[in-house]
Amino acid sequence: MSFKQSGKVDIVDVASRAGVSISTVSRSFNHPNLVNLATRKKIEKSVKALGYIRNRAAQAMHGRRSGTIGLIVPTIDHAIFAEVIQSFSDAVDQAGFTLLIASHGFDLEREYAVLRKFLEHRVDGVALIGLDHSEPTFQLLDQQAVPVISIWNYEEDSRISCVGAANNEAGEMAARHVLDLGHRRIALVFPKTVGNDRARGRLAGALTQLRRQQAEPPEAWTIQAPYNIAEAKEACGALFDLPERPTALLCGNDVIAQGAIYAAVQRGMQVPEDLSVLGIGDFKGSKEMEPPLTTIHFPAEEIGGLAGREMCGLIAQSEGSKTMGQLVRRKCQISLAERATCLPVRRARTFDL
Amino acid sequence: MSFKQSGKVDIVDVASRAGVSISTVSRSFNHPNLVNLATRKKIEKSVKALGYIRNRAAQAMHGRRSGTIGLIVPTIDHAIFAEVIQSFSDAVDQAGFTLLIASHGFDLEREYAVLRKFLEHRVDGVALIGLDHSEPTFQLLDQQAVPVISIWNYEEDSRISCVGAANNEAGEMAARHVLDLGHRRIALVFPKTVGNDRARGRLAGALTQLRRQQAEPPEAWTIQAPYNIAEAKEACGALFDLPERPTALLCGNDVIAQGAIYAAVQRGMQVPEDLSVLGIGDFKGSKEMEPPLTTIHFPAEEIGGLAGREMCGLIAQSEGSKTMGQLVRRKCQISLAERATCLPVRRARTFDL
DNA sequence: AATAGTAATGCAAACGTTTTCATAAAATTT
DNA sequence: AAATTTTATGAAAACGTTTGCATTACTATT
Repeated sequence: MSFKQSGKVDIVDVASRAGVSISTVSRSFNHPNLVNLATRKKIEKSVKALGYIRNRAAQAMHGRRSGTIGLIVPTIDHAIFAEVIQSFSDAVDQAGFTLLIASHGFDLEREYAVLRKFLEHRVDGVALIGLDHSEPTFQLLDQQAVPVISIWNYEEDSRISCVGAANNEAGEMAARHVLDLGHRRIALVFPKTVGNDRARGRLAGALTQLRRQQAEPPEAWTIQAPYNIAEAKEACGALFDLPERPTALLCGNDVIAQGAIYAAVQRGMQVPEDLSVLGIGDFKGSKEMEPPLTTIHFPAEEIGGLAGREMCGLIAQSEGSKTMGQLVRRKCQISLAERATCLPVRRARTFDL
Repeated sequence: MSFKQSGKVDIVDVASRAGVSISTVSRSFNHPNLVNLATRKKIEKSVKALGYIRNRAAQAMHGRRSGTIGLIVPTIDHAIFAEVIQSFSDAVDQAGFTLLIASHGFDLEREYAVLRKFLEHRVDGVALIGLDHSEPTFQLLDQQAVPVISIWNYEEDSRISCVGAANNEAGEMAARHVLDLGHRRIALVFPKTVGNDRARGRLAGALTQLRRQQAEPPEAWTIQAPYNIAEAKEACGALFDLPERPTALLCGNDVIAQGAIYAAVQRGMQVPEDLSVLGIGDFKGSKEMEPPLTTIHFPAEEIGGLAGREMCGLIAQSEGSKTMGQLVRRKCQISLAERATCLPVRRARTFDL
């Protein structure tokens, strides 16, 4: 019956088949109430028959929004980012936006390049992970006056809008917990902090709290481990082989904590009896570990969802006034997830010191 | 110095500032060799000063490709999809494409809706996960004649191009391995198979192999578990509490295997001494588990990367001829990752039977 | 020196929409 | 029945590009 001409159906075809002008067709999509019901039906039928699909690129040319939001992440393949991406995606999806995603592999220059590409596509807004970005990136954002939001970290004096948690508080909270349990011999295993504001904040927070209570660990007990179970296991193993063992271990994230526990088990240590281990992040699976990991819970889903909604808000707002609105900053609460890898320090050990 | 008029810089502004026509500006981007070096420099300077960014929406209107590829996944927040998405993203990125991503939460109607949305954006190609899709989805794809590829599953008679592994082979391979180790008392724990072609294929393959060797498990030993460590742990726990215990457990995926091991440990069983456990998938972290999980390795990264490259190829090919090219089908090899959760069956047990 | 190329540029049409304005027809008010 | 308002539609300009064709100014060939 219908033409089935491959793909190239446009509004003109629809109009002529329906016997109306293209204005009427366009209107029936954008302001249906302005067109007669009967006409609308005719048009609809024509659309169906022809398999017409609107061309957003053409719409976007009319100052209309492109209906897309760009999300730039360091990597997609990472439990925590995947969760945040998912909830962000759901939130903007619900508002009718389409998500453009790109990853830069922790390379700030690639981040800039991706941002440019997104801007070429005239995204209505941009979301970035974290607050560490290159100067050109900030300038480009500024110059193009595109609504932008940073996800994951909260900072009260952030240069751009942000939705996230305060990493230093996470570090403090972690330290306070083991201190409260009576531990004094506390070791720290964190990822490299250069170019990683998350790790940096957490470590700083932990250290601050530890110092405050005169429990700063000796240098040998402050070690680095990458984001990787196997390597973390190895690094922690080396720590445990030192003549003096800590009674508690503060880990920069749950992956490291997992590695630490494996290393401990390997050496016949009992967790938490011989060693308390505390993670940060509460990754998927941490709750199901054996023993379930005590950690600082980051509400990834809440952060992603909230960020998505704030992003849409920012866009709606920029709609009206051409001037950039106020920055928005939202702090999401972290919390201690007390599970099974921390125990009060044993008396004997304490007196050992 | 420069105008800094927020955002609205177009090719006309660039041209007038550089003192040339817009054609020349456009050409200097698209066919730089056709424009004089000096002119090009002038234009470049003007672009910089004005902060001009090309508008792809406008380009796309000229029959030019939009430069975007749409990827539709059930969910992003899932170890295995995240990995595949990442490598697919990297591959198409390298070819200069921008990725549109959306998830449908395993709802085939939403998948259709997302596909429509992507088509409105005039994506140059579409990638889907798996081969189970609704009829309207297939028809739309067909009618719009957009290059399409399915990721993850391989089937020799697939309706659309596909790059992936054969799930039934994975099931067969898993079954063969425990059979080779001498096990006869084998239990199966798989996810629900309705609307999940992956699980269906795996289970079918395993069952086929088991039957072939007269080792089909009794009904009580064929149980269902969702994709979730905690619930899998519970389901397997119930299995272990049965009067008769199997000597080997075939799990539909690594997450279930993980849960199974926890359930076993909880009951004082030793893995692999008392129970061999085999996963499927080789998720990130499976290698680092304690004990490291024996599983069927799916080359997620290879699949994603290959799919990305094939996608680009399909697009390039559709460029020339308006007729749909041949389907491409690529099978990626799975392999047995022998680690520490399987052991040959103990003599005593075998004679027990 | 005339001719034919070649290189560099501009003009204007085209792409597929939305929207402003104008107009015609119908419904409502006087 | 005339005047006014409302409803429904169409014509055409606009959006920001690319590109075919035309034009001009050189450069190389006879």
